This record gives sequence, structure tokens and C-alpha cells, in this order.
Amino acid sequence: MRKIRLEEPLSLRKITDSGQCFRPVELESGLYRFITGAHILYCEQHTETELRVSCGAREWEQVWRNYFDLDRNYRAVCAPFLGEKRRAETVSGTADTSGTEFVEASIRCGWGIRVLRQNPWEMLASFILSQRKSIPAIRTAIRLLCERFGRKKETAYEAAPVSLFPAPELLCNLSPEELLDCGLGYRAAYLRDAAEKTCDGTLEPARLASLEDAALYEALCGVHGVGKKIANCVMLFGYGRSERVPSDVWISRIVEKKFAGTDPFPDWENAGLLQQYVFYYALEHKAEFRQELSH
DNA sequence: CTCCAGGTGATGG
DNA sequence: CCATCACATGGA
Repeated sequence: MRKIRLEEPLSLRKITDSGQCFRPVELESGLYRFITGAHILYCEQHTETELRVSCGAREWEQVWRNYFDLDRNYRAVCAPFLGEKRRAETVSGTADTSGTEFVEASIRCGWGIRVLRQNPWEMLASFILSQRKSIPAIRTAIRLLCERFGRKKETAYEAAPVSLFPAPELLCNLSPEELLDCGLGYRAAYLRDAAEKTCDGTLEPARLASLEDAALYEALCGVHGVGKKIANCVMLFGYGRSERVPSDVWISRIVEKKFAGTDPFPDWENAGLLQQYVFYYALEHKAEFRQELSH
């Protein structure tokens, strides 16, 4: 395992648990596995700014530096919402306190999270499957999908081969039953539609990457089963559109409870990163935000 | 057994 | 525009 020094803290555990990705796992105590495309990384947290990684320097620079979004300075991005800087800017005294304090607490709680730059097709497929499922159930469904249909790759770190995410071409030729068998339920037809549109060029990732936000959003919403939340997830996590804010049930509850119903996410170039801290905070404090029972 | 899950589409006001 | 409802099935 090779040593990697980082300019900012990075937490393998928080990233894995943050709800933006479903395949990273902690295999045994402290050993994490990440996969993107056909690349597999084994990784240990040495200190908060030092990792031990299984790949060579070249692969780290060409693949994983981008995947972990290491060229972005998160401290600079978050500075306006933290401590002294924020107080200095609110001398007028009119700014609200509960909301901004909540944002600050969320950033501190999730410090070390990176918003990963993941594979666009994998994000589209994964978030289509995610609707009306719990995060553990999403992980199970995606794992089954990969194990059944994904290409296998041997590594020096595990006895069993690792399953890559199945390419869209592989899913186009499956029978409906084969997809249902992964616990996809009614989402199987949605996934099929996404696979076909990705293969026939309608949603070709390399072309979509060059589109403006509005056009990309339109294209994604053209898939059956993709609405605004999933489209924003794919844009944020798959196409690096860091201003997009996927608004789901958790975010709605937070807006209601902490921001008096007013959208706290400004029309800002990095709003999606803030969203990720706030979302993680909610996951880590579920009891506080869980749905009130109706009566 | 019951209830909920990182929503969406169809339908009806 | 907003309010409901069905949708399949794994977790808790």
C-alpha cells in the first residue's frame, strides 16, 4: 500500500456512508474498496489527511484524484458558512441564526466528505433504482445487479473476483424477469428504458457531458421514471454539476424544521456540496428528522 | 404483521 | 399550478 498525502481532510467512512454512492464498502476493519469504471481501489485511512492506497501514482493521478474531487478546495467553498468569516459578514445583525447555524453544524459534522465524480451511466441506473427504497435496500439491489450481470475482475486483495457495474448494452438484452429478480420491482422497466436510451445515443454520456445544465436536465427527464430529484442526482454526482440540489424527503424535512420552509440553498455554484453536508447530517441524526406519525 | 423507504407518472381538480 | 394514488419489495 502506497502513501498518499492530501491537502485537506478526507474521510473514507463518511464518504462511504454519505448516501451519494452505494457500492463502496468497508471489507474488514479499516480496509475500504472503491470502484469506478473498470478501476478498483483498496484504501486505508492513516490520518485524516493521509491514506494508504493500492494503486500506482499514475492511476491515482489519472483516475482517483478526479473521482475524489481533490482539485476543489472545500475549505474555501465552505468558508462563507463557517464561524468567524460568517460572523464578520453579518454585522448588520439581520441575518437569521438557526438556519446558518444548522449549515455550519452540518459542515462540521460532515467534514471530510468529498462529492465524488462518479460514472454517469452508473449514477443514472443507481438513482433510478433508488426511488422509494431505503439506502440499505438500494445497496442490496445494486450489488445483485453487479454480481449477476457485471464483468468480473480479479484483484490481489480478495479471493473472489470483483463485479463491475454492468454496461447498458448488457441490460438491453435481458428479459424483464431477470431484472425483477434483483428486487427492482416496478423500477425494472425504468432501468430498461434508461439502458436503451443510453445505447441508442439519446443519452450518450460523452455527448450529454457537453450540454448546458438546462439541456442536460431535459435529456435526463426524458427517461421514464426520471423526475427532478433523480435528474439532479445524476447531474450532481455523475456530471459534476455542483450547483444542482437533489431535493428529497430528507431535504424537505430539513427545510421545514430548520429553515421555516424557505429554501436555504441559494442559487449558488456550489449549492450541491452544501446539500451533501446537510443530507449527511440528517442521516446521522435520523431520530430528529424522521417522519412524524400521522393520526 | 405493519410501516417506511434519497420518487415518479397518471389522473383529477 | 396542487392533491392523491398506485407502484413492488427489502429492511427494520
